[in-house]
Amino acid sequence: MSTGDAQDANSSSEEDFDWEEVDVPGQQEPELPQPYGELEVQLEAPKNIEITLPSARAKKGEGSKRQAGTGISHAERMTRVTCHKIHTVCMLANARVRNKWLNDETLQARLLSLVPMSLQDNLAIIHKSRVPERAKRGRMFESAVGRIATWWAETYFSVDRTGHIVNRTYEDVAREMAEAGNDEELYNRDDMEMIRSPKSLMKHLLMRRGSRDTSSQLFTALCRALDIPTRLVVSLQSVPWKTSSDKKKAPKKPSAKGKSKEKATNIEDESEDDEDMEPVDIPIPDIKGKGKAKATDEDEDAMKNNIKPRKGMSKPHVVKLRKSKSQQPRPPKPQASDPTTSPPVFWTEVFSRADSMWIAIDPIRGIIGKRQVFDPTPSSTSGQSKLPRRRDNIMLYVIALEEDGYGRDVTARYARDYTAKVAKVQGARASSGGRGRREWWERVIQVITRPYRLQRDDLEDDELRNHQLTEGMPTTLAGFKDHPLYVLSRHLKRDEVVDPPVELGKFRGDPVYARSSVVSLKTAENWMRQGRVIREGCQPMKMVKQRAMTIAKQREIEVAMERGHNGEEGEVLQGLYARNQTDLYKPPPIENGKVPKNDFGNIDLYVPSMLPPGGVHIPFKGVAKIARKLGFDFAEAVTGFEFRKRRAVPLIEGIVVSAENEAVIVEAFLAAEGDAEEKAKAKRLDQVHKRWVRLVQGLRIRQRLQAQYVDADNGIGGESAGTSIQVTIDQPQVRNLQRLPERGVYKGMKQPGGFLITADDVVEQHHLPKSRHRADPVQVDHVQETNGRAILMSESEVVSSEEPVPGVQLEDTVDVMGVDDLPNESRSGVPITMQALAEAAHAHKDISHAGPEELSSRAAVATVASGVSTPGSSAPTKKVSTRTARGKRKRASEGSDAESDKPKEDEPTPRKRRGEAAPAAATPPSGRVLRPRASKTASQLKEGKGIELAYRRAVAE
DNA sequence: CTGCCTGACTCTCCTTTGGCGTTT
DNA sequence: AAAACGCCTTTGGAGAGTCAGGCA
Repeated sequence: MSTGDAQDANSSSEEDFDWEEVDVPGQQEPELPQPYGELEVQLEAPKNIEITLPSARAKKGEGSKRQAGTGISHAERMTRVTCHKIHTVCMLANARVRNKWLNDETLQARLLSLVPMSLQDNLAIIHKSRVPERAKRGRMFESAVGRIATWWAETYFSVDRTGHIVNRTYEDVAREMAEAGNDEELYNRDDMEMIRSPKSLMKHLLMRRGSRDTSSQLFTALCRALDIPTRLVVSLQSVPWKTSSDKKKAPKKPSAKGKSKEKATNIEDESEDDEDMEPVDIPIPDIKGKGKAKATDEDEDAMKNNIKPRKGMSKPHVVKLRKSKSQQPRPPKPQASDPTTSPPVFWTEVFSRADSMWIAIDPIRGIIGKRQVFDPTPSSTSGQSKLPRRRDNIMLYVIALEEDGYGRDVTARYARDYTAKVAKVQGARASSGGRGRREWWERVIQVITRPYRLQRDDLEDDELRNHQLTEGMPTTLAGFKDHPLYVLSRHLKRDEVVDPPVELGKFRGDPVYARSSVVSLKTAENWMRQGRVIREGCQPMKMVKQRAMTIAKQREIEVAMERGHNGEEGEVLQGLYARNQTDLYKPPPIENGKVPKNDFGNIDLYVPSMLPPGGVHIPFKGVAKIARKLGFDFAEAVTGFEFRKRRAVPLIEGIVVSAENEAVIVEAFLAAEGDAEEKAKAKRLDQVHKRWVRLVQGLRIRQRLQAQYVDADNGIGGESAGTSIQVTIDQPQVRNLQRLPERGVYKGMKQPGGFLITADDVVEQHHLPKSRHRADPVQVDHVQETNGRAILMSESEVVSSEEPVPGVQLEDTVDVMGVDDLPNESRSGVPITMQALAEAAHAHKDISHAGPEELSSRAAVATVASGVSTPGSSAPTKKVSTRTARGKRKRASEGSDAESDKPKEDEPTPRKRRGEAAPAAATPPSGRVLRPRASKTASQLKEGKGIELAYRRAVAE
């Protein structure tokens, strides 16, 4: 069962494993990944498999890249902890399922029918009316239950030596999983007792035999049948995350190796004495496409000669699973504990109503009321067996499950040295230590905790707490570490001191103090950060070496050190003070509206109590500006620090001002904020509008270009083809656009030359020629080189820009951004200047108003233009453009003149021109600047520049 | 076997007042 | 021209925790 759970655990965290490559000499077989990094599997011959368990040392050597020194890597450790957690939860779930089965009515009825009446009568007579004394009732109850337990343990149920849950080391589980060819093999093991339902339990009940776990579970059900509040208690035997102590012994020593291999066989029973085992053939059933294994004598020789078969050593046909009996006496081998005499994993607690307490019962050994007998940790006093014992029962988590399915952690009741040891292993301190194991365990417990509390829960909590308090002083050094009650001076932290130093005892000569008298200290500066100052005349309780955390501080210390060298000492010390040596800091009051400031010109406000009397804290960003404008005295409030690059940066949160100025400042601030908001909103709208203008212009230009190229190419008028672009804007957007000029935000647009002020301009229909070419993706790359591409880019940029405009849709009939419609020239790589394109576009504009006769002549011009490759030459086209609107044309020519005056390279940077791009045709450069988007890369910027250049030229014409 | 110590690694806590280019 | 803004970027060392291995 535990194995199965472990597998779940591993498969769920498989990605954490480092997969190791495995040498497969002379084999074509696929490699078998070893998820545990523990095993090397060598396939010597198709039918044989050799398993070598690498020693810890060998592994360390080979895996130097993983980590030098430490045995396992961090990743592996995490994996192990995860496995442990998952396994623990699985074991708990298993126990809960069993607990639920114990409530089976039929099962309980059968149990009840088996209990001798005399035993039942003993219980029945305990009642207030008959036995008024509470204490006596308690004694009677205990003895009655005790008799039942004895009857159960000695007379009724006989316990098998196998089938119960045992703790396995991580390595063992890993090994078993690696060896089991499939799940079937893993789950259907002879040494595991399968309980699939309450019926299985009933079967064992009638057979009067089963594993010790079954015995305890049935006894628990029996108590419930007798109407006693009963808990099923389970000590979860989850796989430990630490490397087992076995492993230490594994390396090199033949005996240890033999032992490991024994385990590897997985054939003998856990608890069976296997002294007489002989080397065996293991027919391995096809491990994921692997061959079968057979043992031969060669390997045995290798073993005898103390040679460890290793990777690369050619030893075909070898499976040596264990060392045969050697000449030398083997060291005592860990013995599995006898399940009938050792502490169980499952047991029972019954609630004594008279005493209001839970009584522990071990139904296997027939022990009642002794909580100490369940901890399997060998105590130093008990010298039972000289033989090393296999650690097959580890007490770490003990859960008591009640009839209603809820459970409680009762580890403290049963574990010896709970506070000194177990609690630490469970998860060490909450803060650091156990890597969050404590938090994890608390979460797990939370899940099974009853959502409401009973009185007996409170009583039990008290009891458990008392157990911890009366546990006594730890007996080991480690036990004192982080102990809740005791502390040794060697474990005190840098900033801790014992005050008053009252010795509670001695531990190996060291004085032991009470944890409660440990006080933590702080430097004077740190107390200041808490809003406290050292009381006059107080001496530091401890001097420690000063630590430099910032460069400034480091310099300070260096200077002090130098001075110290000249003087006497080379170390800079600083004093630490206790809280009771400090007073609350009283800041100087505000007088005449004047706020006291520190050396940095601001005010320390780490805690609210540091606010000077007569002052208020206005914690708004930007309020300082307002206060300055209004002429009030104020100080910026430093509420903390931020650390970057070894430098402390103060966190400033608003200002502190005299209370009488608060209202004025806040009012002004809110007003200013409202203003700013308005402005920002207007700006946004402005930008949105500009983007639209840009889009539509782009589309127009594109349309013209298309018409132009189609004309040039085929001599067919663009109008004749039927596709069109239609941009529709729904009402709110139209309203916005219409409102803009009224607000005065868009005044410039009203001037001559500006166009597209209203929605009507935007929704104008454009008819584009139907495309006749299908661009293939490779050809598109050519386009990149041309300015035509640049235009497309600018369009797409407009469309995909960050402000989605609600209600706007491109109703499409053509692929607006597609390259399909690109004319042939651009695709065939003939350089076409933007100027030429623009001219063509203008020509087309006219065409749209002109008759069809004109088309061919325009097309001819365009053809000429398309041959012009230098950016500057625009002369021939001017003649062609015959615009109806005089103003527009005038503006346009002005713009182009202005531009032709100076070389293009000297133009302002694109982003500076971007803002005026839309009305560029109409207005002179305004000097307004928009910043580039932060995320743009250099190449993007360059591209953008090109686009802008092209765009400007196009529009200027 | 247990516990202590050591070494190697990892993790957490503590620290506590700029500089510079751009924009307004 | 000066003031204000905003971006830059996430330190590093001490101490404690964890673990394996060696030793008594």
